[in-house]
Amino acid sequence: MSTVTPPTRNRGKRRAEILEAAARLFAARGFHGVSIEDIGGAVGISGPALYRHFSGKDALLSEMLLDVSSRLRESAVAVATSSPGPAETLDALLNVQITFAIEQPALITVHDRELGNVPEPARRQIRRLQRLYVEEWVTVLAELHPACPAARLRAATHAVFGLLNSTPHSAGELPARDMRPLLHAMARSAIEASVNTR
Amino acid sequence: MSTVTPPTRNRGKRRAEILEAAARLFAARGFHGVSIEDIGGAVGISGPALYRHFSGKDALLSEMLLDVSSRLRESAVAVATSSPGPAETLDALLNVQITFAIEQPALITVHDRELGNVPEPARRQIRRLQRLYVEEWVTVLAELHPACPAARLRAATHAVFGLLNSTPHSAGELPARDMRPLLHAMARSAIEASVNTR
DNA sequence: CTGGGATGTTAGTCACCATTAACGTAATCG
DNA sequence: CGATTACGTTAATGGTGACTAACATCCCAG
Repeated sequence: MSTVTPPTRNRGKRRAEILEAAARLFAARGFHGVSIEDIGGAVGISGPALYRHFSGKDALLSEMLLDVSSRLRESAVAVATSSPGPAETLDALLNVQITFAIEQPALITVHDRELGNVPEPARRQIRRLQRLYVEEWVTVLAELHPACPAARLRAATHAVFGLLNSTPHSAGELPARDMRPLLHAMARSAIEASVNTR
Repeated sequence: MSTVTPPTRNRGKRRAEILEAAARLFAARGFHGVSIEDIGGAVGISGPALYRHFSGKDALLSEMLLDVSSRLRESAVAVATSSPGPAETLDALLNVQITFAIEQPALITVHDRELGNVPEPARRQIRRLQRLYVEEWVTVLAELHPACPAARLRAATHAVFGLLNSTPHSAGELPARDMRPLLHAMARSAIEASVNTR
């Protein structure tokens, strides 16, 4: 009818491939430390061919971060609305973040390092999504611990993100099979402590 | 006799001033996102004047990271040799890292992001110091929990660093007076969980 | 067929940037 | 007093890198 099969599917494939390679490179050397040539080379095309898929280097980064933020936020909302209670929601949120951190270390790394290099139209939107994601956590924590001030819960949430996102640093120390429960236990315990200490 | 007052003191002052400004800029925009002009401008001199104090941009970064790694490592050693027992050592190590994270967020940020941009002579040395610092933690944890495999302790240590170094992200959420005990409690609890979970 | 869109390629172009050169100015020291 | 030293300044210079132009292919639709 309207959209034919090969154009639609191929376009998407290539774009995804580029985004993935770029994420790996950005995580390793930083946005400005990677050239268009580098990214093209990583997917077997060379240099300016990227402009057939993205309007520029900035747009590539914007789309990357926008995509990550949306996916995290959507997962959080899905989990929050489908869980029977706050305790289960927190558990599910932990699993979402842990899965993401273990399976997409490069994206997680870029996500919390490179916001400063995103140009202004997109930056605001990414910030908004990140804020909504944090608030999803804070809301659940507030349900579980109504006496704890929100600012404290927010700080604790950021600390837990730092803990979970440490995976890229300890890559190779432990297999994912062991890393996953370890992170879960540490994060859960850290959260408990954050609301219990007077 | 040998070193005169103004030269020694002034040289040091300017260098320190430059290092601090550069750390702030590197943390915000990444090593390659900051120009020599930017750094000079931030301390009131302009551009190539930097070469009176550092042999180049790379050397500036090298010195910055070398300095941070040494200071952390030295503090850890000092604390480990002067504490009565492993429990007190762990406590003191936590305080060292928390103080650093709260008082020097830019340095901490650069320290764990920009190692990849340090040229080879210095890189090895920085890595060495970082490794020694981690081992200081692992040694203490191993004394407290001899049954726990070292790989697990290492992974837990990295996770705790991630937790403590989250300060730059939650800047402003909470005053340092509250942040400090919060981080301490969360980290301590996370460590407990890391060795208790089977 | 055939014309056009999707996708690449290779040669500019233009800006930016690290680094060096050439050149002042104060203050210190002998 | 000189003269060296510490510190800056403003012009090159040379390289790199993002982006554009001009020019193929391939493949499908009409």
